Amino acid sequence: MKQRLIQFIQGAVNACVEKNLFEPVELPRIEVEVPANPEHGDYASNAAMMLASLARQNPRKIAQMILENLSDPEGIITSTQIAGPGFINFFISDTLWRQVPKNVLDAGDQYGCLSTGAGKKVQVEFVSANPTGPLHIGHARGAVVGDVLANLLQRSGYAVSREYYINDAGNQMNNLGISVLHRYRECLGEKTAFPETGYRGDYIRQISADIVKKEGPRYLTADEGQTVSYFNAIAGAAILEEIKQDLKDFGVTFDHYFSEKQLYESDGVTGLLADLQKKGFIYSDGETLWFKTTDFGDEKDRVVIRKNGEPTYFAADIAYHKNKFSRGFDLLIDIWGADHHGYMPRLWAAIEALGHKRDDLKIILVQLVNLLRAGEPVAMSTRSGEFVTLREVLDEVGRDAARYNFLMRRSDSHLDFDLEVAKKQSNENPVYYVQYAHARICSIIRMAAERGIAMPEYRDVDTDPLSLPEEKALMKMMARYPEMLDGAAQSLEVHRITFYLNDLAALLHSYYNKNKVMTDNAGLTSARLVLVEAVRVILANALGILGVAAPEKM
RNA sequence: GCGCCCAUGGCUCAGCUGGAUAGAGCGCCAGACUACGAAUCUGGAUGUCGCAAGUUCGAAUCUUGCUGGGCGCACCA
Repeated sequence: MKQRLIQFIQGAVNACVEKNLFEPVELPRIEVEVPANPEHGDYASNAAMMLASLARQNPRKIAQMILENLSDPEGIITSTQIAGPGFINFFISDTLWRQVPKNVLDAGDQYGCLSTGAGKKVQVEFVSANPTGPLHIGHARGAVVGDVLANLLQRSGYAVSREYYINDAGNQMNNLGISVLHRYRECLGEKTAFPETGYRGDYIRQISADIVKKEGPRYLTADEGQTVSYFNAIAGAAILEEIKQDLKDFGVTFDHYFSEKQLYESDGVTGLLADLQKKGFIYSDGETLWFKTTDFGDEKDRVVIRKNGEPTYFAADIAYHKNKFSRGFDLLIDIWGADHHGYMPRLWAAIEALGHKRDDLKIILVQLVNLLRAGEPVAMSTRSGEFVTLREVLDEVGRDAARYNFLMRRSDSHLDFDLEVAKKQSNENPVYYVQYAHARICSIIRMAAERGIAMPEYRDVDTDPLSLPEEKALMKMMARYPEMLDGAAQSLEVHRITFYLNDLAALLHSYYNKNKVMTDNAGLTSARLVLVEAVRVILANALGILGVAAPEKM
């Protein structure tokens, strides 16, 4: 709808230019939006005001000219007005709104699927926690945001691939191996001084005990270096399996798991560095290799090969992103914890050095989660082993409530997650508000069937009886659904879906409380059944994108 | 010290990429089930959009400077 109006306006402006009513100007981006105040029409545009300064004419006069040259062949506009400084307000024919429920049902679960993505290949990389311990609540937010964003982009016509980068190389993994070795020795009765930087969670003991059971005490005397790397491989694999299972139960799955270790083994790192050195992006100070990230706006150059000869995480990350591009993705999206924001200029520098545009990589920062229980903060620390795991949250509050709670705010704003509130099945918990709207509609349809009123074939139903303001409000809201999805996809802001759902559910609940769907009038009843069924389809559709269930009963 | 992010009713947050009278939820007050599900609805009170300038037809939104909070500033990941 919005698009059609934009086209109308563009046509009118072109017509004006042809008639030399005003200077041929570069057409600014025309905005059409839904005014807050319904008296200002169903849609309003600021086109005249945008043109005013360029064409050096009075905006109201321009608005007048636009309207005079506006062609509306199908007659969807019932009236227009010029208001305020030069807004053009459009009133759309009610018969058009009354087609909306049918349009929704025509498209079914495809309603709102767009083609903006035009098949472009997008990769979303998220979670990517190193396998040194189970996922905790902090990872959960990034997991949901990434998953939902991937769903959304898929809906918008992108070819989406979800990837988990396994940081299975480097110090942290070494640390893991050492931690396992200590617990292994303890398990066999030796006294050890557990290292400061070790991982203290109980899961380490479990892994060590398993090794003892399977392989006995032979590693007490084996070469320590080899044992540590063997242990961290075993532990890493075991923990990764657990992570995958937790994510699966959380409704998050990946198309690819990409191993950092394999990046090294396939020589993806050193070869690339040599290449970049030839191009002059990398220099040596005799002991270490530096990447000239300052050439691309970073505040200082960054080390890629350490004094001890080992590549840094950054070096591997350059290779990783090069690898991503080489797989043919048109757009990369990385989802990071907000505490990594300082890393962005470095990676962008690398992207540009690799010959890509900075915009080819979008980085979404997800703020850390403040975990609370009944208002009291819960301490979190991976190393000490004191943390609330994703598994525990799933068991305690459930998947739907957990996911929905993470989607209620912009991802770059702080989020308080209160376990007590999230598990309450009450009005403090917005997920039920939306699910209830869905269940309620299902209940109406069930009840109708019991009374012998089958869900009518919507194509045969006359929706003209839908004349109440609340009905129009519902239909207008439904017409906005594709526009909302498009905005969310373009801005990569998944929380918009949650807010939309809340608004739609509110209209439905309000309508329900005021009006009966089933009336004495068969025609009206049919029309209303079609209306609420269309609402149900959108609720289910949007909840599907969020990965939250749309229950028929609660 | 430098950099990034945030600041909107008592609380938690939206605000559609600069639009018309700034909105929800929670909490508070008063109401609605002989009705398709009260996990719902209806009505009411609450604002110097942190402060101060600037940009223009128009600013919560963009610029700059302050104030206050979070996070970064590794040859960790």
